[in-house]
Amino acid sequence: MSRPVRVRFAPSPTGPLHIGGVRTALFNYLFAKKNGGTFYLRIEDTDQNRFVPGAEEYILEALEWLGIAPEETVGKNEKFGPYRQSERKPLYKQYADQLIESGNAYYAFDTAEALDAHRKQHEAEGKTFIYNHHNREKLDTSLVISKEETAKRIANNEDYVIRFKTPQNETLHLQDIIRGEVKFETGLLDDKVLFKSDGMPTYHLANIVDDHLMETSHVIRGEEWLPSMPLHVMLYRAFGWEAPEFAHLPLILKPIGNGKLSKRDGDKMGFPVFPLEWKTAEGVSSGYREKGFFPETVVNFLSLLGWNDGTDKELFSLEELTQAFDLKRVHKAGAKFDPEKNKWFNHQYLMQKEDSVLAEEYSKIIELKHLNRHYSLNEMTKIVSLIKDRADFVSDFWEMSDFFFIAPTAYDEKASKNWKAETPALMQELISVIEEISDFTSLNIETIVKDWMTKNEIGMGKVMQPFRLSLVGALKGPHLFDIVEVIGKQETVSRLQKAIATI
RNA sequence: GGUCCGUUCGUCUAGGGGUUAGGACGCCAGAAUUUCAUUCUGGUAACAGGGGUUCGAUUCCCUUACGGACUACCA
Repeated sequence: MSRPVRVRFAPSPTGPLHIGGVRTALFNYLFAKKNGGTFYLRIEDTDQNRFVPGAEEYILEALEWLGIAPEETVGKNEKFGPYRQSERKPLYKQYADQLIESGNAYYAFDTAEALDAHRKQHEAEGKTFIYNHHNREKLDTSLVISKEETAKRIANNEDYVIRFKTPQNETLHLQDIIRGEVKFETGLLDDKVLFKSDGMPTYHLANIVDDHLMETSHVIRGEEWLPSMPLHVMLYRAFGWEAPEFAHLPLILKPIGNGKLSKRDGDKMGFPVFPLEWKTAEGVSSGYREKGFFPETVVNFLSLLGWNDGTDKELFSLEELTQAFDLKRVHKAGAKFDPEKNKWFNHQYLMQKEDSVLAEEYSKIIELKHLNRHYSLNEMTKIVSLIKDRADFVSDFWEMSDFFFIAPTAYDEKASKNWKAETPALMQELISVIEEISDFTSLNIETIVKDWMTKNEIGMGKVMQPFRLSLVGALKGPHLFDIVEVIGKQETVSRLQKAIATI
């Protein structure tokens, strides 16, 4: 059991990758890195009807954005290629045939309509239709007709599928890294289709064949696959292959209400469920990246949905995660997705970012506004340093700092009540004090203004509140003298004059 | 309906036969502040129910309830 660790993320390109898929990919990545193994991406596009253009590119781009790109995939280190199942199509038939020859599978000619009818009839009788030993002898399969007849029908281009012949009486004791032993009675399972009438394998066959051929050591996937674990294990056995170890991850659930987090929940509830924005004819689904989340946030938050390192530590870099991650510490119950806490993580990472880096991001937003007031990168960095600890996203910056760029156009009504009869005169005096200041830096301005107030025995509130109102338009924002320094003497005076004239 | 999985504060979780059941988010309250926010301090709040086993169970077993996944020629 000491084969090299090779794990895969194997999505279907049926649309954008959603956050549950991202977490599956992340856990695979972490497990690989932790164990010095390889993480690869395989595209499972055996269902041609559900193929969505762009989905494959989206998946790769998302993983790259998050910093968990696969080491092998389509067009990259194709040691075991192709990595797209549609391109491996010629491979699968021989394995299906092998199963037929060994008696582990059989041909079935039932039409979809016939099967539907069986199911409906059983339902009407209050019974459950299971396609297995209960009735496979009564159905249209190669088990009840001769070899020659079967060959003839296939030669006649009759549609057929290949089904797995599930053993009738066996208890399977399967091991799951997360769940421990899981038991299944094979007699209750149905004979799954392995090979479809369109010449493509189903997920089950393709998955097992490829995991084997690509030397997959561990299968880490969502809990929705737990019910197919017995089939998969039996397939490995039927082929005589060593099965990988399995780990079934708990599901990510809706924030409120019940059920699995779905693609629809996100925009309904005002948070993204996709890493990247996804546009279709029906509309746009928002993405974490476009909403201003950092990849670090998404990785960190997702890693803690169903896993923790046993300490109180919550902030993990990707690097730290690869050190700390342990599949055995993943737990079994599903986890509700909490958008609030997710935001808090982004706030933490925003705090960690360099002011100058954030200033560059913010500058991009500012440029789009085509304002008259321009600041250098240094000045932008200063502004960012004054406001960033109150923000969750770079996109929050504007409403927290618009007054650095434009004079107030309105004054908060409540705050205007502090604008007393003597205020205009006081502000006029303040203007003359300010105009005298030559070293126009925050601390110096503060000292001089405060000196003036003490000398003339003017209360703090009498000056500071109207002063702030004049500059900001409301009683909010960072340290007032920092604002004064950034906007400059001329602008300060002009805003005071405007306030005197309008309030 | 059948099969399987699960159940500790509202949420994410730690813990595990004897604990004041710990942390984080949120919420509330104080502190600080010329303001708002941040920050800091404190507080609120949980072992689903019932049976066992045991000197003792939230922890082990059974069971009920509830929740979830699967039940396609989809993955």
